[in-house]
Formats: sequence, C-alpha cells, structure tokens
Amino acid sequence: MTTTAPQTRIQKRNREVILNAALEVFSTHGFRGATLDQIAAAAGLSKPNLLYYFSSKDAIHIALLEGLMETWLAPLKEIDPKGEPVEELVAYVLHKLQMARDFPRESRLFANEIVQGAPRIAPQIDGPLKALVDEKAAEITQWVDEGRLAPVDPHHLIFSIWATTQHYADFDVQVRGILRPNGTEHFDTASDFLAAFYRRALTPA
Amino acid sequence: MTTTAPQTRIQKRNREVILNAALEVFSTHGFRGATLDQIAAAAGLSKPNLLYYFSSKDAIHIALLEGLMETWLAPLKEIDPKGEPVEELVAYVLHKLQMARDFPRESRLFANEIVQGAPRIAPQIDGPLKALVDEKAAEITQWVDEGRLAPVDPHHLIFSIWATTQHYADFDVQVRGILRPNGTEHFDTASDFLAAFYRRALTPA
DNA sequence: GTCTATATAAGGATAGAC
DNA sequence: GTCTATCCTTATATAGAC
Repeated sequence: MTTTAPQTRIQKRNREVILNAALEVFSTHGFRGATLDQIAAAAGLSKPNLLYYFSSKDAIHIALLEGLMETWLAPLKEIDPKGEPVEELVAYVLHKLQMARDFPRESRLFANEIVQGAPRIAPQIDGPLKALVDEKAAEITQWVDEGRLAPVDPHHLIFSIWATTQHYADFDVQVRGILRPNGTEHFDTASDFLAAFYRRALTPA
Repeated sequence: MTTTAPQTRIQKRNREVILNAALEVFSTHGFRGATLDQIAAAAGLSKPNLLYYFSSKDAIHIALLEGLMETWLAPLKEIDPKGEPVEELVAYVLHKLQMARDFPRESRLFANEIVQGAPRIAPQIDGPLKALVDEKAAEITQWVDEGRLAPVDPHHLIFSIWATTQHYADFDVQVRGILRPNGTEHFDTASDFLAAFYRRALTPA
C-alpha cells in the first residue's frame, strides 16, 4: 500500500471487505467490465460508502494489484540456489499450481491486466519482477553450467512454468469444459502430469 | 458465419474492415472495455455506419469469435496418428507457437473471453472443442500404449502445449518487459526452448 | 460512517437527412 | 450507404441529510 494505513478496526475491516468483493468482480469481468454496483452488492455496502473508503474505482483496482504482486512472486524467491536443482524446480512448479488452485481470482486479475497490455502494472513488471527473474535465471544457468540440470534457457523455463500452472486458474472454464465429467479432481491429475513432465525434461542426461 | 453472406463487393469489404478493426480493439481492451467509437475510428467509418453492417456491438464480437474457432483448432486436427509420435507433437508445438506470433490478436481475443468465463463461447468449448480434444487424446494414449511416447496424460499434455505457446501472445507485455532489451527475437529462442523441452519430455526411455 | 438523491459523462443504438 | 444529431440507459462520482 502506498496510502496511509487505516486507523480504526472498522475501517480496516471494511477496506478488506471491499477489496475481497472487488477481487471477485474485477477478476471475473475485467476492470471495465466490473461496476461499482456489483462490487457494492458483493461487499454488502452502498456505492457511496465504497467511495468513502476508496477515492475511485481506479483506486480500488490499484490497491488490489499492489497488494498482490509480492504474494504472487514469493514462490519464485523461495527457489534455493543451494538445493538440488531438479527438485527445487519441481517444487516450484507444484507450489505455483497450488496457488492457481487456491487463489484463482488473483491469477485471473493478473491475467486480465496483462492480456490487456498491463496499463496499470507495467512499471512493476519492468522493475522488481524483471530484477527477480533475472536473478533466478542466473542461478538456473549456474546449475546448467555445473551439469546438474539439462541445458535450458532459464527465462523461457520460467515462462513455461508460469504458463502451465496459471493456465488451470485463468482458463478454468475451458479446462473444466474439456475434462467434464471427470474434471472434479483435475488439479490432482495436473499435479502428477506436471511433476513428471518437468522432472523428465530437466533431469540431465 | 451463421448469417447470410454479404452481397455486394463494397459490403464484403466493409465487413472485413470492421471485423479487422474490432479484432484490434476487442483483443486489447476486452468486450466491455472496447467501445464502438474506438472500433469506428480504427475502421475509418462512422459509428452509425458500423451498425449498418452489424446489428449491435455484440453481433460484431460474435462474428469474430465464430470465424475464429475453426482456424484456431486447425493445427490440432493436423496431428497425424500415422506419423512419428514425438515429431508430430513437436511439430504441433511449433505450429501453435507460430500462430501465437502471427495472430496475437486472435489469441488475446480468446484469452479475454475465456478468462472472463467464456460467456459467449462456452457452447463451442463444451461441444466441438471437447470432441476434437477427446479424439486426439485417444490417439495420444494409443501412442503411449505402444511405447512410442513417454507415459503422459494426453489432456494435460495438450493443455500444457496451449499454455506454453499462447503465453507468448497473451502475456506478450510481460515477456517483453522481462526479456528487454534482448527480446526482439524472443519467438526464435522460445522456439528452440520448446522444441528441445517437449522432445526431452516426450521421448520414451 | 452510512445512506438517498442527484449531477455529469460515456456509450450503445436510432431517426432521418442526404 | 453514409452521415449528423440525438435519444436513452448505464455508470462514476458527489452533495448533503442523518
């Protein structure tokens, strides 16, 4: 948050209620598709009351995105350069898949934003995100050079992990539509598939 | 198209101009985010003239999606069950990546639609798309059973191919932001990465 | 802090001249 | 076929009572 922290307990609680409602609506309909009426209804508050806590629709959206970036990148930070390469990366894949399952709204919020050109978070991408990815890419390259990992382009590897895991949140309707009627446990089968797939592709010859 | 084909040459041409402009705008801003003003400006026509050719904003969007689904699925149909399994699938990956490079707007149009719950194309997903995927999944399973392909869940394999290739169109800003300043040829490096990656993961032991 | 009422603007769609 | 002018709904945001 860049703004001052809320003071009273009720303020804090209402801000949270609003952000949760907004996450639901923005992630489903995109920024433009979402309306304050929908968010107000989901939050159980009146529309003007929303704007008592946040100065505008934009401000709500920005607050959501800012609060999210850090959480979203945490798993990448946890890749341990001192660990066993293949296991570290497979663990990262499974961690990201778990997040797609547990926080699909957050994933879709990002997807909406980035597909539409990231008008509100381009600076976050070009700054902290790029820095972290470059750092981790260097560590992966180190592993490859040591022969402990199959030769891969580290940036594209990271992209592939993001793509394959977030797919299950972002394209959920499609996945369910195709896997129906056996799609109830598709995160389990995806977990098995991805773990085996990345293990095969990354284990050095 | 479900509607009657346009008669005169000028009608046909204007419909195409409008659809092209609409693809640009819808793919960038989503359905709700796009305005008829923007589409009209991009098409070089007046707003009422747009509505002379298409009965509503919705009608334009639907026409786009309908015309697209077939093109988008064509590469999947071309996987030859009589071919060499690993090579057929690697070729499919590269074909899909090429489409992401050559038709990013089409990819983003789909992404926008599906991320937001596919309100307008759910029937297409549950019908023809599922049918085709199930058919191809059976062929892949056959290959696995014959020991000509590493053991993989065919549905999740297809999802992973869609995810990793379309990622370069849908998340283009993110990819460019991270690969900057060396991102001009990133489709080439992605091509190398994905070909090697899928080959390693799919070749039987 | 929360509401009702309302100002104001944007956007989809139509009327009707040319 | 194409335009200008306009209708009308929706949606963001504010005023002001309580």
